[in-house]
Amino acid sequence: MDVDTRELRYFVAVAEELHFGRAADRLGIAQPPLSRAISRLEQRLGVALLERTSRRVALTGAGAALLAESRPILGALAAAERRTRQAAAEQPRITLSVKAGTTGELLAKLLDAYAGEPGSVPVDLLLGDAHQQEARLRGGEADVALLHLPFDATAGFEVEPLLTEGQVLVLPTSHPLARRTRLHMSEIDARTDLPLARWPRVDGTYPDGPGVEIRNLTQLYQLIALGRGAVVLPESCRSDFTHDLATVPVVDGQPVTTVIAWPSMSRSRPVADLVRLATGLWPQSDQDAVRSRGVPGR
Amino acid sequence: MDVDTRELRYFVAVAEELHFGRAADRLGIAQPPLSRAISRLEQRLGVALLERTSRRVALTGAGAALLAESRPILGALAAAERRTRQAAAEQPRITLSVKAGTTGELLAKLLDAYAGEPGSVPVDLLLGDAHQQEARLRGGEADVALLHLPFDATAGFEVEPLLTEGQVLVLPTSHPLARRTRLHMSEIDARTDLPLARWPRVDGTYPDGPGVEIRNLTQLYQLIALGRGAVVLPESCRSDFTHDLATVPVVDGQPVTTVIAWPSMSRSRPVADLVRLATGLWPQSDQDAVRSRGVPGR
DNA sequence: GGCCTTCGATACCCCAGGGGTATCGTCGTG
DNA sequence: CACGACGATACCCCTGGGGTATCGAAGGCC
Repeated sequence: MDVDTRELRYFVAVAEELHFGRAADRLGIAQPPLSRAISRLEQRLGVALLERTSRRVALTGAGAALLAESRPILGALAAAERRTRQAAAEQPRITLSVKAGTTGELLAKLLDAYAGEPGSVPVDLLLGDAHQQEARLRGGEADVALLHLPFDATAGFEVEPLLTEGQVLVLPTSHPLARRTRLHMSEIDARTDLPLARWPRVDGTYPDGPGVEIRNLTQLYQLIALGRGAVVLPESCRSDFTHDLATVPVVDGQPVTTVIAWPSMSRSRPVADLVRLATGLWPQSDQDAVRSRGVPGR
Repeated sequence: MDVDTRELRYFVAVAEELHFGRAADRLGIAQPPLSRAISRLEQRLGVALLERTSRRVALTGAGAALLAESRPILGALAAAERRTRQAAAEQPRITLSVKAGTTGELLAKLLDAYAGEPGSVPVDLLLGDAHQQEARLRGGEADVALLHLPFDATAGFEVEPLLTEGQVLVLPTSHPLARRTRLHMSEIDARTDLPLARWPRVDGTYPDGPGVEIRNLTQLYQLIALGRGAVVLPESCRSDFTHDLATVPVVDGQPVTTVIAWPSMSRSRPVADLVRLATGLWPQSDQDAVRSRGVPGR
């Protein structure tokens, strides 16, 4: 009657690989037990999850639904383990996940202020690319994260806005547009000599387009300095580089809101303290782009 | 290395009962296997979850953390099963959970409008008391729910506001205050002959106070008609009764927002349609009390 | 203080079921 | 048509989850 986690993990492996052999390999078991486990899961649910021929494995509608449900559950399980161990630790700590591009200014202000608070605990920083953030928060590797709306997914998290800012175009100082005081997106799109850099999607692939494929910011800045492209970033990135690169505000760029996010069911005192502090650090007027409800630890 | 669901269920049972015998009983197994299972879970996590003597069982900090994490996980698992089965059903349906007190007017408007939509599916209604709502949405018994902010917990759900309204005092027509056109909370509190009815808390117990303990609205209305107390409710409740009871707006009553809520990771088309429709049914001006991000199915 | 009751832990047994190897059946493919 | 790739089946082994009987410690009671 009840599905156990092993079965879920097995199913996810097969659903992702769409190949029993590779999935079994990834799971470190042989193929036959995996086939059996999936069959039993299907039988228990009374539902076909996969359509298999000897040449092709495909998800059914129900399989797709279960896959979507399973991933957050497995993440939550891993998170539960981590948080339980953490709760038993003599010295509590919290882990803050930030994207490599997050401005050091905001971060430094936050961490300094928090360190000065009574009852504050050590904060571990976890740097990573944009798409790791969500998984880390869900998987309990991080207790809090700084995310950027509207780009990062926040479904299932509580969110409190910190700072809303416009975007700027980053380009070589030598480029003609570098002398402008403001720009429209249409002007950027019109310049074929300024292909906008392409960020990786969740699955690691890149959208089509003329721009450079990038993964980290220093590499990106180098490429821009070489005149190979440009990028549109939140204006606070200006403090991150000093030479070679110019920034021009994009007047119709979508505003970017930096938010602090944490798992909905977090009951950690330190996290609640950090969130409360963070929301007080920036003027309220910046915070009307998004509204959220509740603070953890109540 | 990995915790399985059986162990979690066992742990939750013991943590809730704080008694191995009763927990084993509830789980339908004998006590020794349960003791062993918990020991092994503790050993696997490397953490003490329970402090036991032969007279007393108590949660450790880590145990409390795991309990808090476990319940939503088990709920999510049950939900995953239900939704997977549902996804395989030939005829999709959705289940809308509403509190017994939710005004029929709003509900009727929503259901009628949705039924008229192209691509709409049958909607099952699930009525229940206030505290069942959250559990049902989490446990997959319901796909969508109508909740009232700020009273209902929405952590972990996506939420879209529908309607914000003031509150009114409901009292017998014969009462002196019934002739007033508006009231302040302080005036109500000052009247010792109008004890406000007490609602049950999540655990089923009642807060202390002079008012009647209530569980359902018809019972409440009867008691008010008998002059045994009063209650403050959203103004839309006025349409629910026609005689014997008077309503007076409470000018400083906290505004109540009816929201439509759904699980964050819902990818169901019908749910997305219903939400989209619902948010369009009431004027936008009513919706600035809360803001939310995203609609399912994107 | 000694006895009894209560309740979690231990000891020991059984077998369901999870995992492994060998092999089959089926479907593309050259 | 023969071969290769791949999921399903058959069969075996043994881990580990569940049961019964019993122990040991902690209060309560006379």
